[in-house]
Amino acid sequence: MQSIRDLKPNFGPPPQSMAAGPDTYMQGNIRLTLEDPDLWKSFHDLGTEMIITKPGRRMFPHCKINLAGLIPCAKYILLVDMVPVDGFRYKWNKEKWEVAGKAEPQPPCRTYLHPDSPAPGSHWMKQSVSFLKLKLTNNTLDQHGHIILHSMHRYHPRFHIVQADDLFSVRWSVFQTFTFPETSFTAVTAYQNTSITKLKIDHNPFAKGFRDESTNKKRRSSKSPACQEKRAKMSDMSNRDSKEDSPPDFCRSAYEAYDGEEGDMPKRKEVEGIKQERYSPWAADREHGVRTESPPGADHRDVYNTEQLVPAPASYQPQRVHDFGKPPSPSPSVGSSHSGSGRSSFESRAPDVATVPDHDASKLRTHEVGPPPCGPQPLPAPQDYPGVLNMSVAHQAGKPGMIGHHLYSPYGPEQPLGQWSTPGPTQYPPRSPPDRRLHNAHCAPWISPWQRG
DNA sequence: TCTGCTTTCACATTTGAAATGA
DNA sequence: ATCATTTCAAATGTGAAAGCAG
Repeated sequence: MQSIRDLKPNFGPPPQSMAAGPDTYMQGNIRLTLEDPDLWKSFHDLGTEMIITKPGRRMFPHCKINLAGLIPCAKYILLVDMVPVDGFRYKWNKEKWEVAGKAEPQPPCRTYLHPDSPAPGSHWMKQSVSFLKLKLTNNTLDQHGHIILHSMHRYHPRFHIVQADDLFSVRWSVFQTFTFPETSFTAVTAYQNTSITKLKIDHNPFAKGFRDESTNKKRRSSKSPACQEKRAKMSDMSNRDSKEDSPPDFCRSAYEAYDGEEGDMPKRKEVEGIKQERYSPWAADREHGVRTESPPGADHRDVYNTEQLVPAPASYQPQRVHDFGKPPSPSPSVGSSHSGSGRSSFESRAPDVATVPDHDASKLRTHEVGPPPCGPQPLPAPQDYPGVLNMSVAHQAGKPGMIGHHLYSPYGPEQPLGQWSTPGPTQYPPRSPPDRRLHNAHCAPWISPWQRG
């Protein structure tokens, strides 16, 4: 956390609208914990898969975090984006993931803006913050502001916290970025690992209809013999899964590595080492000759050097929590938080966190963030969706002393972070007429730092 | 053309919010 | 104004079929 003291706003003095305060000191005290860590771990152990569809699909488990250490009266913006774990495309082969080649070109990267943003620190800290409405899509022409991913590629969410009165101020602000290793996942259009399917059905209330054995039998009996055969095969597979408890190698090794360092809070370097291992679950495959031009992992960590590996839950990583200067967060037990005990267990703690914000005058200023420079990638269709914004982040590579994700003028030369998106019109009523500048929002698909030649 | 992998679509079921009525 | 009930859109995994590449 020491490095965080180096945080400083960039690009000259912040606007007066920005809350004054000991930014650098307080930002260093920000703590972020993942809710339902046990549930996430359950998925991660098997190799989390997230369905992506053209209309957009919610994540399950969805991202839900607790924040602490914010200045109660200062305003913050919360963002989530998805970054590739590596430069590979994968395939599911005989119950495990294998590298299937080089990753496809990065789709236009979008950043999901929490609908409550900006809100005071007290607001973010009073209850858990849910990103329930975040949707993933494989439609590169998506105009709803969903996060665009490639199927059969691996990603992990990043949480960004920016102290800023409004999105206009963000360009002078400093990002703090948090990642949770256990939230990494493979984007798929159909589930590959039947164990993951079972886990989703067991814990997602919307899939309750698939839990009841009798109902399932009824459904199955109506299918063709070939279908039944397939079902039997799948059942067999899932039995084997549960029997052998043999998740793909990457998961097991990942968590072995994670568990294996009990006792010491790892220093920064060690953390990065762990990350690398966790994000290189198929190291064996790579060693066997799979190579790509895109340097995976390490590079983007160099670039986003404020990215913090958030400690694992106390249940299996107590020493890290300790390092954050507070007792283990009272993370709900798996049973109480996701055991399917009803609706309350899902959203009761933050039922309204992800609801539509009041798009008052100040929030409409978000559009003033303006378009960043155009990137070299093929352009998606025009992003007329008013909730999608482009923003940019200074490229920190080669500036070892610089800590933080500094936003820069949208017309500057650096790389954009991505497009901001808030829940789209399918979820919420349309906003008031969008700022004209937004029509340029399609202009700058985000280029991964490790993608640039 | 064949095969296998991936994606898309319609479907049944459940959830949850809005609308309606007492 | 409050509460209970109804209605309906959204969310979910399933399985068949289509699309696509080798």
